Amino acid sequence: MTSDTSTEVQWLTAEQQTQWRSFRGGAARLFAALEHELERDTGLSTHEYEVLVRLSETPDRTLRMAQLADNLAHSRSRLTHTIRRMEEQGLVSRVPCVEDARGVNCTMTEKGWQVLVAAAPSHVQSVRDHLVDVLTPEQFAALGDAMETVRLHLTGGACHVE
Amino acid sequence: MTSDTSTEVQWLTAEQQTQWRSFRGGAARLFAALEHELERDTGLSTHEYEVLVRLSETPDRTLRMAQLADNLAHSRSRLTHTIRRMEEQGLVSRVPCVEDARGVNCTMTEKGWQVLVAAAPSHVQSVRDHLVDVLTPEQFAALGDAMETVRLHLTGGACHVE
DNA sequence: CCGTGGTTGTTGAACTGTCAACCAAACTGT
DNA sequence: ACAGTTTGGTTGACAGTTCAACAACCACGG
Repeated sequence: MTSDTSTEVQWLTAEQQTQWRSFRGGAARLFAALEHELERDTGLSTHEYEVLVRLSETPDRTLRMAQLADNLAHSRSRLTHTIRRMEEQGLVSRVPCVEDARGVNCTMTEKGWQVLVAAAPSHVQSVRDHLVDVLTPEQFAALGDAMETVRLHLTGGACHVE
Repeated sequence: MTSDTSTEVQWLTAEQQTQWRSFRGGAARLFAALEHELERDTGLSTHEYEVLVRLSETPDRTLRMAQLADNLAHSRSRLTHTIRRMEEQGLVSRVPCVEDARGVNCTMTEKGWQVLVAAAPSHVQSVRDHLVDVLTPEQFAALGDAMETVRLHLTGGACHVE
């Protein structure tokens, strides 16, 4: 779309549009490449990988479903489906929560841990190859800062990432 | 594979990890928000919107399926499905290509044009609200530059247009 | 010509994510 | 104590994506 001075819409400048497209296109291709390489090398999707990462960072490798969903910015139902599939693969297990009988605790199994440990080096290398090592440290830091600002703004600053 | 001084994995520093997570999390939430708002306000998915944008930028509002797929970084089959659905909605039409009997030209209909014109202001505003106006011009420019570098690296510098 | 190989685009099955409906348990106020 | 509301999580139907197989066509070298 080209800018149109006859409307009240505040269009993007040509420069902003180029930058926006670079961002969208670059991010889409980057995430697609990472997804593809992780799947190829380890059989995990990035979503499954992220689930394992989050669980691995808690003392008892356990999280409530809702916390996991919030952390990953996934819908509850999406997480339910994902966890069910991962449970079938033996990567995680679900146990009812004692303190809150509505709740469900999701725990990483030993197999899940081993799968994560085996997958991590390859994935980290992918992130390096396609993102971190392609940019200067300053560029990469700017990327992180900017997107953190975006995230805080989107979540009303109320999101704690743990 | 990069040449490494040892067989050990080169992990990300704590700082890099934070930045990477901010980037991934922020981008995921941003794209999800834009998708949701576009769908809510116009009934279009971002993929359909992008198809219409690309078509609108050619002189005759027409592109070959393969060019469209490359432009959007979508698989051929994905594009075929998307275009079939859009054709059912009357947004685009497909006609066999004269120069190359294998090919198919995808053209925007008048309805498609009107839908795009009606959708664009709302979408641009969303992009402003959640991204452009949240950052300084320098931050936003840095984002675009960095992701353009990433994109060029991923596509071997062989990707044109945009 | 013919055959081989590469390109273009489509198809259908399997998989993944979305959405709305739903149940059960926990809180809330009277 | 108890109806009404909120929260945690699941389910099933539906929509969109992926993947492999396929058909049709071009291009090029015998």
